[in-house]
Amino acid sequence: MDEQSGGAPATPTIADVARLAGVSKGAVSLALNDKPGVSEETRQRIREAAETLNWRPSIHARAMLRSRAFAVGLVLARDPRHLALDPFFAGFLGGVQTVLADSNSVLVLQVVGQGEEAEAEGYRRLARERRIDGAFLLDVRTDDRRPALLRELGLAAVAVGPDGADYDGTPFVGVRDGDGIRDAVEHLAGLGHRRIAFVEGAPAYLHSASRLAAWRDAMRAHGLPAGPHAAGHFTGEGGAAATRLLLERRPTAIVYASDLMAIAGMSVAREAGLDVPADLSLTGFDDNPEAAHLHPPLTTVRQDPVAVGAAAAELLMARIDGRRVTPVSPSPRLIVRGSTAAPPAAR
Amino acid sequence: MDEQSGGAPATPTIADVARLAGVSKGAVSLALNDKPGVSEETRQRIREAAETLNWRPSIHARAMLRSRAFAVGLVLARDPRHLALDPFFAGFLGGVQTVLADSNSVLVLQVVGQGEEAEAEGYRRLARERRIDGAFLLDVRTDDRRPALLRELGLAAVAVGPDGADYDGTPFVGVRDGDGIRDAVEHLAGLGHRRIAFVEGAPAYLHSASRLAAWRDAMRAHGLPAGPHAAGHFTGEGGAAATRLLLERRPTAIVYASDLMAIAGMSVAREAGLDVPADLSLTGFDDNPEAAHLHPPLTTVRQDPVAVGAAAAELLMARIDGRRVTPVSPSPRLIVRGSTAAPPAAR
DNA sequence: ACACGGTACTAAATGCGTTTAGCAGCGTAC
DNA sequence: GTACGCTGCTAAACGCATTTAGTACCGTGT
Repeated sequence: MDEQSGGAPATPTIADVARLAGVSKGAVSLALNDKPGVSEETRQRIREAAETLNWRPSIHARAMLRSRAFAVGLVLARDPRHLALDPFFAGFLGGVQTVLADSNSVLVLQVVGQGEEAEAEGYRRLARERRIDGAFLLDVRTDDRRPALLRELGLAAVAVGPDGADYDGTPFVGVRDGDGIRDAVEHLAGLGHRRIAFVEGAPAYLHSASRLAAWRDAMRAHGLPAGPHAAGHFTGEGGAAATRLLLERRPTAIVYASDLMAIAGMSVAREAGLDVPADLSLTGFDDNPEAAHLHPPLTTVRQDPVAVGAAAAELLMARIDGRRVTPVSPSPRLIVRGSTAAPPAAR
Repeated sequence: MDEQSGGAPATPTIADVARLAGVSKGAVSLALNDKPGVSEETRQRIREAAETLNWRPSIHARAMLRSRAFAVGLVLARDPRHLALDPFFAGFLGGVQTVLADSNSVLVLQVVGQGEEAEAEGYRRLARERRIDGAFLLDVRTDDRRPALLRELGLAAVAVGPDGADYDGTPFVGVRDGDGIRDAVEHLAGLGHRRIAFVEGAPAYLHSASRLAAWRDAMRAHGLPAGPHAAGHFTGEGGAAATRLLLERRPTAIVYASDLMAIAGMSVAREAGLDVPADLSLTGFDDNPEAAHLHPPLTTVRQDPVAVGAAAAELLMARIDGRRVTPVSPSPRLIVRGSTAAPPAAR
């Protein structure tokens, strides 16, 4: 069997448009970019020709002279299975896209193995090949070397992470994780809980550290002693192990830094013979699609990842174009469901 | 405060390398692409110069002459929240990346609003701007118009979906979803179940239809009457509603086309006073990170999305380069956990 | 008649890596 | 000495959209 004939219709170039309209290439460029120097009559004729041929300028040719790639990058150094469980990421991408669509840029995504060096190499490659004009920084760590790297590579950058953290000079869109944790603690304290434990994520990440700090602050603000806490590393296993550890300290409530850990914790509690929420209240973070459909449904913190993505993209495009915009910090919202209730009456 | 001076270090071009090595641009190109016409001595000198300057050819310049973009595209017309819950997708991206890294191509990701037209426009834009050489097709629907569109756009394409389905001539990497469902039914039948219901996803998608068909076939193969089934649309709400509907028919087991639906179903069953697995066995599909940490942990089907992604990328790159490879169809695996058991003794 | 301005366009340069044609220099054959 | 081939390199063209410099043509003023 032979290849289907007809095959790829050669994509038209500006020369084809010029020929069809009976003008020079220069005139086409001027006409379609709304620049002066072409009569309205000719401009219209050129527009029609371009329309007929369905012509769009090749970004490669454009990129050559403007030294702009018309693309931005995102490098993810995550274990794919870890990436999977993050509804934030998906929403973020959606938000980014709404902004990119208007600015004629696209998103280049690179998933690399875990490890700082692999991640750095990902950005380096994109930069040296002139594939991107700027990049997003997600999952920022304490002492993250990427801000410096991107500066060195001459790339515009925008970090996404907790409000008020240190991004080494890189502009950032602040996510107010802390507010969500604070709301959760307030909610529990309001129900009468006093021994509220905390399961943090992976201490190396800023968004993990900031959630832990928020829990501490909120406890203090309510005059409660900061109870026990343990790291769950944002995984199911970690969340379960941390919960087993914390249950020995007899808390009446546990605040988790992620839904997955909370879900694992819920199972551990039930195995230990505890009823949720009668004996133990639990709160998660992220509002995974599963959260609302558990038994009992999980009280959790919902972020607005689409808004965060849009804000980050807005800021990044502004940096690239040399414009200035004031970044926003979307706030998360506590979704109260059935996994939280008043603590067992003091016995 | 002024901009930090020093600023962007101008990215070196091939001319810089040539100057440093004391040769012409042509010689550099020949040397670094391992083509004859340069002495080994000079070649080495050029290599060192390129290394020193940390030079990499600009893809834009390359793209101009080869009329290759050195990028492939993926357009997703999904609700961001729906995307979030799909561990398949994340693994897929990871697998794609392993292959792309070797072939000097990158992945351009576009998330568009739902709707066929938005999706088509996404591919059209990427193609006309010469941004991509090929594209992946995910979430293929019955009567999907994208294979025809991509052919018309002159793009190489690879579809990902159930083995043996009709992709309108587009080469595909077959995922053997059906095998997973069959294994689940066999597992349940082996435990003694006879009334096994099924919650399908969204009928418009091939991978949904194929899972439904697999359930029917497996039931027949075991001499069982195809029990009731209902659509859950791959959402939590849908899974819960479908479960309520099916429970009226008193099944002893329900097979779900996704974990999320199974999780929602488990809550519904428990609210109805049923014990899982004593009164009702449940199986999911996907092996979400949560699945292992539920109470009881969910018996489910685990795919190997990384292998699928790698296979799809391999096939796509081969199409682009005009090579031929024989595509593989990775098989899923049933993970037996605590949500399945023998049916309640025939009363 | 010629200078001056403005308009509407064209020709040509530009960016950057690859490729092809061309050329210098050397050795060999006759 | 010329013809021929080979090696090792250079110069130049190419692809494509944008931009700048340049030109033709018209009308106006003197």
